[in-house]
Amino acid sequence: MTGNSRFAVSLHILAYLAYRYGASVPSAEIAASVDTNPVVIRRLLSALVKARLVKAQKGASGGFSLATAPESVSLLDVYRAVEPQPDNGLRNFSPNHKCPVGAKIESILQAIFLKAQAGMEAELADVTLAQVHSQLHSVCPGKK
Amino acid sequence: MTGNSRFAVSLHILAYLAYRYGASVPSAEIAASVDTNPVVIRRLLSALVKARLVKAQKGASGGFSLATAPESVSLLDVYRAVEPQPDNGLRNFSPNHKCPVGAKIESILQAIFLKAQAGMEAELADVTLAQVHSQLHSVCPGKK
DNA sequence: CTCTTATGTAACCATTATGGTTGCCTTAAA
DNA sequence: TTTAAGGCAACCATAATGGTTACATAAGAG
Repeated sequence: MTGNSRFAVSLHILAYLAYRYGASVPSAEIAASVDTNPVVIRRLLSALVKARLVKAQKGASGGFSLATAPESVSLLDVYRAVEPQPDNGLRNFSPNHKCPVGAKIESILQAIFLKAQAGMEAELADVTLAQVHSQLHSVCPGKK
Repeated sequence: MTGNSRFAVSLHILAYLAYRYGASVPSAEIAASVDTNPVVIRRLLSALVKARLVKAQKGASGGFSLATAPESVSLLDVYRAVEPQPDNGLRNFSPNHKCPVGAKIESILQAIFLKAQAGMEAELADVTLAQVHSQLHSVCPGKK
């Protein structure tokens, strides 16, 4: 992962939309739950709408709602929607190609990071938004 | 992963030390291969020495060398040595605990990130420094 | 119709992380 | 005792991130 909070906040957003399933939820309401600015929420929702995970309704009494059932959304879908392609620390990595090691290390590292990334993404693919939603209930019994 | 280049550069360093196995390699030589400042290299080597992956020799004709055989060093060892504990985007994540979702989402996300992290680390644990070193040769045939 | 509420997006700012650099102290071989 | 190395602190420039304001647009409420 990347050190930013895009993925974490996006999951919070989607968990909230699952919690209010069926309703049209304005960004301000989500922002209150996340405790941040509505524009931050809308920025992420913009990516989620483009990924067809969320529907946006403009105008009065508008807001956001899940585009599909929580069961059909994996966390990997969310990750891919909001997280920029992971440059695994080799953005500013330009070794000396005149050195035998420097010449070849970059492609080797790329392959390694690809495998590591795949291992992580496999775990995310294994969890659905519905599972997150149900944990929300089980951990907090008595709440609607 | 984290977006910084600590892990990538550290692997380059260790691959270089494997390439020059047995020799005492000064940080300036490694820096030439990575194409950066020797202090940057020494900063990372400081962590690698603390993790007992590398030995440092001070004074004239000193330098750095691998502390153990490349076969016994996994990339996970390196990752743990140089990468700070991954706060998976929840460092500045303080949701509104008065909201049923905000109150519980944090611990749920922590569990998810832990699993995802474990999936990635399992892949890193599967690769040794010796394998990286051998790829260095195979990819670049004819080089010593 | 027109008001009000909402999204969409651009622009800007403060904070922080990162890596590069200099400088100086210490260590140990030559 | 001179010289070549690491150890480490301090500082700076750059970039990313998230928060904020502002404003244009869209669409339901009345």
